[in-house]
Amino acid sequence: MKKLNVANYLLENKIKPSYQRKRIYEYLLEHRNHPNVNVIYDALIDEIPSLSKTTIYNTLKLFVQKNIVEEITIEGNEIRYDLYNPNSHGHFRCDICKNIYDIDLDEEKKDEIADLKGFKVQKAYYHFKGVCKECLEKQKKKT
Amino acid sequence: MKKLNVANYLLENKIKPSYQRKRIYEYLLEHRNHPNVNVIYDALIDEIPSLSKTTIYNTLKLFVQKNIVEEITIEGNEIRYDLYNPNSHGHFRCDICKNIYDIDLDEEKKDEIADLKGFKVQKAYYHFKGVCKECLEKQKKKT
DNA sequence: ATTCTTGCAAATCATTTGCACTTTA
DNA sequence: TAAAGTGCAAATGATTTGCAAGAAT
Repeated sequence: MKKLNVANYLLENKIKPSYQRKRIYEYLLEHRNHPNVNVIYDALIDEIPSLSKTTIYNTLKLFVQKNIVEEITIEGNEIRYDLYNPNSHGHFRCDICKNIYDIDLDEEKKDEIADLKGFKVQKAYYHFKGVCKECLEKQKKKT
Repeated sequence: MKKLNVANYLLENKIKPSYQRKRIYEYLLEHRNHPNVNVIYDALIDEIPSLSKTTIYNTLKLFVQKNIVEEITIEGNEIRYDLYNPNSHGHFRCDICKNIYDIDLDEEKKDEIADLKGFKVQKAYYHFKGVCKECLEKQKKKT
């Protein structure tokens, strides 16, 4: 049932649903943890031993072009990925555990926050860094 | 006069003002264009032929540690730098000319935009991408 | 003389590219 | 069987690391 849905969804977006593409999309669907290419690779390599990182790069680039996935560049050295999410939201990166969390944004304030006179804005990103709840609690316990 | 100021400023921040460090800091002071390491290297290599990129990396890392410079990770593949600026502001990256512009933010809305319950936020970044005024006008002319 | 700074060369890491093999319609 | 998809191996580009030579106190 689920596999059928993903295949259809890809087809609707003019993407041929190869096995690799389906599994990569399903990974993103089931793990909303903003993975990078290595995380996806490690997760799928046992199941698809022939899988190469090139294919993951190719696939994600295709997904981004077709607007069903978006890139998150919250860290300087790597690109992370998530399903395309039309609801505006921000990202919080924990300095300790490196996890990235989705953050709800106030729709109105978001649009009024910046004075972008003359510039044509296509995308807006709201990134926060600090320490997440879990890591804060772990720190407390140590003391 | 200016050189003396920079040297003193570095000393105040517990940084020994070597020639390279002074010139790199002065570059950032005089060019508020959010350069990456290569841009700084190209700008200084004629004047300091022995300069290496390693030194620029070392120096910028030191400046960031000492909180007089900040990193801007608006693009996935490179780190750009700017003087540390305590006034909250955002960045706009033009997809055409790749320039990065500072953007004024509404102080109040900025703080109320996100519901970060339980998370300890240390830094917030507001990034916008699109087409800048100049490039928009160039596009119009072509038509 | 000891410590700090510089910078070369090599290593690393994420990503891209060229190309040949395989799969699929 | 032509077109599309995959994946190996090499290339690229940004950044880091190890280390030796040079400068400063």
